Amino acid sequence: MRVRLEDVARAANVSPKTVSRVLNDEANVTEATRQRVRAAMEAMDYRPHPSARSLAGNRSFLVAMLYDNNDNPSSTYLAEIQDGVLEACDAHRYSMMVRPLRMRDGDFIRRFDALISDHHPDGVVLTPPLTDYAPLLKRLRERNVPYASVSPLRKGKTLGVTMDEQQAARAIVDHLLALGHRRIAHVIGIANHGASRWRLAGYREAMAAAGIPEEPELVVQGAFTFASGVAAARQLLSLPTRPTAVFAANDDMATGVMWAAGEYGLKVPQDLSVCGFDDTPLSRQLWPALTTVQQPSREMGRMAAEQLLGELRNHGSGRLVQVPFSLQIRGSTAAVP
Amino acid sequence: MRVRLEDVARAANVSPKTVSRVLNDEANVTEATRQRVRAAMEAMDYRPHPSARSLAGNRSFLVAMLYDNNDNPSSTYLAEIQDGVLEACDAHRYSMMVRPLRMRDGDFIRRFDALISDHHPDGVVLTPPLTDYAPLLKRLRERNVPYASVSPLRKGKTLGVTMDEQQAARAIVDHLLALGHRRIAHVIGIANHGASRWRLAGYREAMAAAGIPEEPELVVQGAFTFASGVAAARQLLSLPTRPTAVFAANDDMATGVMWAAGEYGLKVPQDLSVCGFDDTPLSRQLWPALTTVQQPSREMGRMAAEQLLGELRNHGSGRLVQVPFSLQIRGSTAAVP
DNA sequence: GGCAGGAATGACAGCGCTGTCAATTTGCTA
DNA sequence: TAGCAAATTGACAGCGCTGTCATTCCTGCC
Repeated sequence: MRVRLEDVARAANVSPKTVSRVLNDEANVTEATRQRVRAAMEAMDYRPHPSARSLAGNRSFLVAMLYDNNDNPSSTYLAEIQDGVLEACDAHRYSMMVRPLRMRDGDFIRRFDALISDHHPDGVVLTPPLTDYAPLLKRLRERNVPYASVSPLRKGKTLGVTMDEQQAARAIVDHLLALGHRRIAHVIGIANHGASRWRLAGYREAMAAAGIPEEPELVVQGAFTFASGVAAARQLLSLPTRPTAVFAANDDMATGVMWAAGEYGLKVPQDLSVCGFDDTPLSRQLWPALTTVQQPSREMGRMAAEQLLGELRNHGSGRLVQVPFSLQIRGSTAAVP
Repeated sequence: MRVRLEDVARAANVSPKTVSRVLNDEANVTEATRQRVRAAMEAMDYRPHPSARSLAGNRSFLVAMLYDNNDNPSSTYLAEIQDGVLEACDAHRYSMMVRPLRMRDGDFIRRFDALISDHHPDGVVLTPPLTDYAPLLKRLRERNVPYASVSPLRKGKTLGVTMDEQQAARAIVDHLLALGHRRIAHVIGIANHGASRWRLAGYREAMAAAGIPEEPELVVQGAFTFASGVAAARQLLSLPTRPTAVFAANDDMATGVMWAAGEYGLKVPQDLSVCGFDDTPLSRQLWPALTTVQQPSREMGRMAAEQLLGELRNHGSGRLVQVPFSLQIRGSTAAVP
């Protein structure tokens, strides 16, 4: 029925253990033997039984991707990360499981423990905002589970992948400055997200570099949601002297800003320039299309998983790598009148 | 270290096999014994080792969710389905894996075979358009892998979940008719999707019921994408006598229609009513917000998985269940001038 | 009170692989 | 060419559970 390792061994005229060595890329197998075994595997279309491997070898060949489906940075973003992680896992013949987990829930740690006890993943990929949830990181270390992060806030010895969000934010604000804007507002994202801090920092850096003193009334708190963008924009557009441009910390909020502009009878970009961050599919479907920053999310998922798998293969090899961003200049920004 | 079934057996003073019986809810265990074993499991926080279970029991406790990340009905839709499937799997202590697979790829079946051979899922959940990809269905049957479908086109003996899309489409067109519209256009979705056919059928049914003969020029082909919506609308809005309302087969295309209306200097809904289907988050973020049909996607994912798991537990119990839709009347539709 | 027949429980092997350690072969050096 | 260390290969047990089948324990009934 099913082809087993033993069958391959018989066909290649070696012991099962030697086939196992070839399967796991272990050392101390002559090239000739290795070839012979590989050929037999190929010929018989041998597929190792993952459960048997994991039972005997005490490893699961499983990577768990954790996300918070409550405080969650858009499902599109997560879907892309997930595709990337999956791609990397596939390439290394690992399997992947996904796991929504809510920071706000009281039993977060209990649920996390259950995940580990039930499935024994060899490693974990963290997505924002879980990347910086201290109780989780603590528990991961206690239970000695390797992990890699996508866009972590704190970049200590963490492995994973980041983008220079501050530089990206600065670049987009520089773009507004180049168009002649001076009264540029910023809508901040959820407070505990690294993304919010970096983007704010980039905004400040650009403004400072242009010699424009910060006006506290132009920097308002949002929460990464469309509704929070609307609320923030209403606050900004009710000011005695309105901003001529708004940089929202993500596309959903920028969309909210555009909506609110409509309420105030303002045309984008003629009366108000708006830009966002993330390049969600939505941003291209708006009218006008949104000027924003593109993050290579899928690639970031892939690279984070790649680092994790590297670390699993040989301890100490995992890094925190950085990927480049790109500005998407579209119709929602224009020169001041 | 780890608590094993054997340890529980010793604590409860029964044989390992009896613990196994309790674990698997098998018959022929006295209630007293069952309680005692349960208590011991609880007290020791026993977690069965999934690999050992699956190796010995010849089942994987794994459900694979398949999707086409190429011809794909929006990532938000899929993310919701996925969350639903996951919820059901969790409740039944199954694990879930996700698998993108492209119908367009030449090696679709090879990849599918690899998935089955590598991971041995006990069952599979299919999402559109894979629900109706004949070669896949054929192979599933050949390999004797149980599956459940979300919104399958052909509803034979399939298990899974559907919504009465035709009724929903009819309802939304009835809404337009009630507003006084007579020249109502329809933008069709991708040809091989069941969704496209039902929605078109619903449109026709409503128009016929209102006694309005079909005008072929008012029914144009789209492809579920924003761009295709724009193209379709340009075609419609260039007609000598324009439609006063457009029903697009999904929200993305409806968004495209709204964009194109802008190009033609038409205001929505004053000059043109637009409605979609799906209730994507996008639909609420537009301005005006889109009148559309809400599908309970998450719930549909959960129910499809529920049917599959029921079928796995006892063969023949799986059904094709139907969920209700709800109309979301918002700002993009209004009475004819 | 004895016995048939079904319910409850247990003994034991083995699922397909890998870890450990022993046996064998190879490649050097003297 | 013997002798030794290192490289290569293999034998065997066992990972934690469940399937099969044997055994024991109850019932109810004549």
